[in-house]
Amino acid sequence: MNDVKASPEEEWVKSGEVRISDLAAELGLTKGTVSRALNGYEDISKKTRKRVMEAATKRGYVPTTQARRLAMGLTETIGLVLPPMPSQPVNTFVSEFINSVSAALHLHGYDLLVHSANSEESEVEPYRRLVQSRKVDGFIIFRTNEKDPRVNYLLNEGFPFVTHGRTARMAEHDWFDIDGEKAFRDATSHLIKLGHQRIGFVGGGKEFFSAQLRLKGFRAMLEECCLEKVPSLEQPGDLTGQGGEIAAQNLLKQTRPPTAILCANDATALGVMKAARELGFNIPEELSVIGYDGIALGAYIDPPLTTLTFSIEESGKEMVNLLMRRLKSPDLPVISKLASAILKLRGSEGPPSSIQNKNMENCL
Amino acid sequence: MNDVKASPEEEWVKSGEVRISDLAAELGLTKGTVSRALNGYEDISKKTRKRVMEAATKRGYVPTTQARRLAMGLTETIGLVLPPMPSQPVNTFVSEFINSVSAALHLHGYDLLVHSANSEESEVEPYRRLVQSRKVDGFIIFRTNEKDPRVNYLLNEGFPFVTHGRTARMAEHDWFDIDGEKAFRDATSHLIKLGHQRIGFVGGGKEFFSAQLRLKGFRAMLEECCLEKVPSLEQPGDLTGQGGEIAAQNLLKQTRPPTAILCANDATALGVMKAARELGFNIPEELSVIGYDGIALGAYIDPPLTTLTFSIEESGKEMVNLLMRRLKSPDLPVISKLASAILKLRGSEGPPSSIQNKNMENCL
DNA sequence: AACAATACCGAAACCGGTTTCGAAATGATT
DNA sequence: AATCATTTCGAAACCGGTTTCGGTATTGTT
Repeated sequence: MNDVKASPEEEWVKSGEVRISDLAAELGLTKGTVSRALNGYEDISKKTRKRVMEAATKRGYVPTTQARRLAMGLTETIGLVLPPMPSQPVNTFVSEFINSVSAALHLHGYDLLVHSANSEESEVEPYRRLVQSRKVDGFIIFRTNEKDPRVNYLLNEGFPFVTHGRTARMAEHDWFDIDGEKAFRDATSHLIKLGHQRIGFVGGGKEFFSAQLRLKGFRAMLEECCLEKVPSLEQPGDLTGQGGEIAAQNLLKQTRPPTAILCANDATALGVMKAARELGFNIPEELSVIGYDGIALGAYIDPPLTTLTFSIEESGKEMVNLLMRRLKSPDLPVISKLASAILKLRGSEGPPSSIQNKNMENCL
Repeated sequence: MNDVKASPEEEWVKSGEVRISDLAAELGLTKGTVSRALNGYEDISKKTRKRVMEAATKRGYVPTTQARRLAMGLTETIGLVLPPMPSQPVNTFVSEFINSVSAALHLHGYDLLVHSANSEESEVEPYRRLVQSRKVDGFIIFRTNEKDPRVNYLLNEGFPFVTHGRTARMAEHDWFDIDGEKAFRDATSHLIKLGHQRIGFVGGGKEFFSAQLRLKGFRAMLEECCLEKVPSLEQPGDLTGQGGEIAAQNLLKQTRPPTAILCANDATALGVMKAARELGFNIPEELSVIGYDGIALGAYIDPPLTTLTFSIEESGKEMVNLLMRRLKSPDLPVISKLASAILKLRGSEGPPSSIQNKNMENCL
């Protein structure tokens, strides 16, 4: 029976040189049978299955991914397109996110295809190419805009995807997001309890839904605590350090500067702190600053940056779960998941130097 | 002739629904002919080629990547395995690097497959899997160790790859690296010219070749300037902020602490600065600090961190060039490329408070 | 006008797997 | 022992392309 053996001297074969047809020939079976044996079909006798499995491991057979995927009509690959980066990216979100997404995908047997965006072409172009050439089965999208062309395109194509962040059409697609509104309510509340009454806010670009929600949370808590909304204390930003500097100058040069500044992200906060230093404000004695993102570097500056932080690893995992569910059953209703950020106190905030809580008794 | 047309009402087809066989049937040709027409074979008449091309664009035909790659026996994909990350990464190298590598690969028609390393298994396991399942044609490796198991494995398999960083076997594989030795010679020289004579050094792990080379450059410049090598001024580190803190404490609590500290990377430098603050050292008046990596946020701390910086984009591009060359002609001799880092002065260094250059006249 | 050379395209094999279908062999039933 | 149900495997189609080979049809040569 076993005389159809390979050359006796068990020579070392380089990885991936054994094809399924080789195995079949060696065992005196057809490749269809070998395939079914390896994939656990029920119509294979225990005896032959064992023979096949043993031969496979002995010869180091691993199926060629391309062929298997072609035959099965799927790519087992998820695409992630990096948004055009600022020339000097400030946070490590992207790499951590890629890491966690990749790890989570691997558990499902999926690969991660990372594509960079060419800033000269349309934002959706990379997506279009990947869809048309059938290189991926779905997408992971992050840093969504309120009106997001990528989302529009994929919804129109009926192509599976999950977003990190909400969009105007969030009722039509699966999404994961951090509850930035609640996060900024918490941070604002924290500052108010410390005694702050004039709190500044440096936002992100209007196009980022998340930045809008953070502003919303800030305003909501002000109102809840009966603090008047002062338009000049709300400055636009662009999620960069430079934007933070400019916004901080606008805030701190006012006749009645704020005693605390809430920033849409940590990069902005660093810019704010820099400007504050240059204008002679001591942090946190004369000015409290709070950021958002929880970047590790924040712990090493002076004073350490208080910030809103969340688990990037969890984000990646959850998004992959949503996407896998969608791929398995495309017709299930859309679902979403909202995770919360927590306020990590590190020292860049404190009570204002001169506490004048006139109206505090009116509120909680 | 053209009566073999599709349904007249030019209905909108979803992307990627047209197969080459559809095109062939529509045109009254065989798929082999269509394929050759589209791929510029010479044995197709201008007339039919034109017909085919037009039909292809009109119907939005894009070849299915999987099928094409299977037929051609290549994956057109490069693998990049993320090394296990520190829980809190501080620099953005990885994302910038991925971005630039991905962009460069795209110019060659290649995709980037990003895989995460599972810390529970061997370091080479991901590589082995990707090789065996034939998911990639080559690898981009970064953060090399002197004795690197990944390099050993791939060299043994004869599988194409390029490293970012040198290894003990650098004569056997293509590599790209930053000249860390020269960089640290420059930085050391800069400090000496400022008047420093007791310069501390916080290194990286012994396993990182690059960290060793940085130390080498530091020592070389000391010797060149006739400054004695003081073992207690060379502290080991681990390329993290925490490591920097510990090392700085060891340095600054000495009876004759250094007036400047050179750090193997910026994360370390941040830890050093933090520890220095806590021990009451003013930077840069009482202590100069220089890092390596050029992280963007270094510009926003107080004082801004002077650092050695290099172009990550160039790194990615060059590595892709090396790898593409290797894939095209596997038997070409090994080549390498060394780029240089430049010292970016931002303010965390300056002349020592009490300049006692006794021996300076002996040297340049 | 006969023949060789060339241009052009069809037929079919191939890449390396998966999956359906049917036939042969085996076992169970009466 | 004949019949039927089951188990087990082979044969072949298929996924969607690429590439080799050979056969017409056309052109060029004498």
